[in-house]
Amino acid sequence: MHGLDMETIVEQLLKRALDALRGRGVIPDDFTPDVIIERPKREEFGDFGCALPLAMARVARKSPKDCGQDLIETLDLPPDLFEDVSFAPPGFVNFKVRPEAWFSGLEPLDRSPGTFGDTDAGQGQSVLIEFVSANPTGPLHVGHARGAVLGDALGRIMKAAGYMVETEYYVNDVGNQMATLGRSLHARAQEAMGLDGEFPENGYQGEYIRELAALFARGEGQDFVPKSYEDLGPADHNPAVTFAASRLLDRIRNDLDGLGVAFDQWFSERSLHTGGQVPVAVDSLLARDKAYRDDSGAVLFRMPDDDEDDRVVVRGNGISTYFASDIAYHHDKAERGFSRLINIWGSDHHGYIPRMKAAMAAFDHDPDMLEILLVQMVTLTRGGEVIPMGKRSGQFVTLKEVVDEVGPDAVRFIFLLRRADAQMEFDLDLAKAQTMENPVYYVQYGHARVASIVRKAEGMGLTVPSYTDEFGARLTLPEEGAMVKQLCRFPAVVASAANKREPHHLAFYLMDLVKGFHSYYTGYKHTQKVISDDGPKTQARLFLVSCMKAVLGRGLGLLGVSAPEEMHYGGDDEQD
RNA sequence: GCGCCUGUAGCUCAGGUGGAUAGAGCAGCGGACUUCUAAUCCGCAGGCCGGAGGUUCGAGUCCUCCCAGGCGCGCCA
Repeated sequence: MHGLDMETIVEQLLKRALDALRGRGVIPDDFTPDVIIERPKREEFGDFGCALPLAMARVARKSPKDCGQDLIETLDLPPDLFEDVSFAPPGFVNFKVRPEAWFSGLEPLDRSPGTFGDTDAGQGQSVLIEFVSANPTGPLHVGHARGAVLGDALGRIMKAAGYMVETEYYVNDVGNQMATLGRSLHARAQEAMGLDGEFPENGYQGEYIRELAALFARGEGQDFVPKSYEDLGPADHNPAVTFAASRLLDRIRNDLDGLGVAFDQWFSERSLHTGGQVPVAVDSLLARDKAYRDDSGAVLFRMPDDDEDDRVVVRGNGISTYFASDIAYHHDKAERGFSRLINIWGSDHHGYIPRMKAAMAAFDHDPDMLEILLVQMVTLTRGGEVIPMGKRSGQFVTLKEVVDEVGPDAVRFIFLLRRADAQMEFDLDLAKAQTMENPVYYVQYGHARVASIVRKAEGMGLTVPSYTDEFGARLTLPEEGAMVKQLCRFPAVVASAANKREPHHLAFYLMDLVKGFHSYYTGYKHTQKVISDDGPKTQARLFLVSCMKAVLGRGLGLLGVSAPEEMHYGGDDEQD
């Protein structure tokens, strides 16, 4: 293991060269440019490039070419690492790494394939990722799926990148909508029993309420249903509310499970009330003048920014708002000792960010420790026609429905193949119809293909060998060299996806990586097969493709997508 | 009206802290299977990166102003 990744090595070489040039007075002492290493798009430019000569030219009052030569002559190159270091106009220094040097990067992969890709990029920071957190008033829909997939994948990726990650679902199990939920259920239950239930004006219209209501009426709700809703007691002890919320939460849990999403914690908003943390937080704000009471008796949170209105924390009627709970909740999170709090919100909540950050500051937490990732809306269409969604309207396609029809792997990959902060259209018919052309199968198929090769080799009595330096020299095809390089990038890709909180980079990397393999496989299937009469070559190639399998498997795992050992295309257009 | 996000090939989207000739998938066209799985591969075609200015050696990327779409701006959550 070379300890440092190639890119860092190149960067340090250049920095040392700059130091030396400063020492010799070639460039001024105060010239300390950022050394940005890039990976050139064109292969002829090598593996790494740097535009330093362009920046130097001005201060050194020399041509970029001369600066480039100065730089190259000054570089203290380690032996056996680079094949070529040269200047290229208009002002680049390019580095080409020797294939054998790249190959040695696969040694750690061989040693522990299950952890290859792990880094300490996160430096052990403890992070709480809160996501989904949908109210238990109905089943999850497709929009929730996007946030769920993003949060789950991000958690997996950040763990690999050396963060201590916990995931949490915040359950809004108090408030107006719980009361509305109870009323809706109660009314439907009365209808189910042939009584004349009065359905609330803003009640939840979905069919699922009727189903739950029927269950309730037949079972534990029997005795309650005939009574008037008011006689069932306050919302937080109301059997209709409790029944509906707990059943819906179970359903949410199940649906998420079907998508491969699990949480470390389910945090109840109600527990903040029963535990007294909400009033304590409000009092604390009042005591420190971060909030004040107005004429009506309402408590308002002072927004530090004059452009923002102060926000109601406790209403005039004495009932606290959702914001009050959120303040207490986030204070609680911070007190639990996390160094970073990541929230994944639907973009329709973005207006909430300033007050949440202000709330953090009001409790003397660094507002920057709270990171809000916004997930843009998913417009669901069916056959090109937009499906209007809304819990109140009762018309929506559920997460479960999509998962059942398209499959969890494909659903996850479709979401993860896009940046979270861009709106997207999800056409159900298209997703279903294109199931077999879905990019996820492209990646999975690569994994299955390697598995198939390994199976065949084992059937012939061969075993996949361990790493040896010698393999590098035997892998002479350009495609093989390219695969080695791509495989070596994996840890850096994981780290970058984690640090930027952008899992889609990993999904794109896997697409790219497996493309190299498919191309190699198909291109040489008649001429240069992995398993051939050439024993030494076979060994090296078996090693290479099993590295490919390991990285594909690990990468898919970090996205929460399965990596099958075998895939068979039913292919024929047999309709039902 | 104010704020946030988005605008890149016919469609869906990538394009690390500005870099060399802007990429991929799908759709289209033309090719490749007596095989370690054709759910694959190879080739062709496809672009004023929404528009206009600006910053500089250099802009899809940064700044300003427009245009278009989405979402917000409750004592709702």
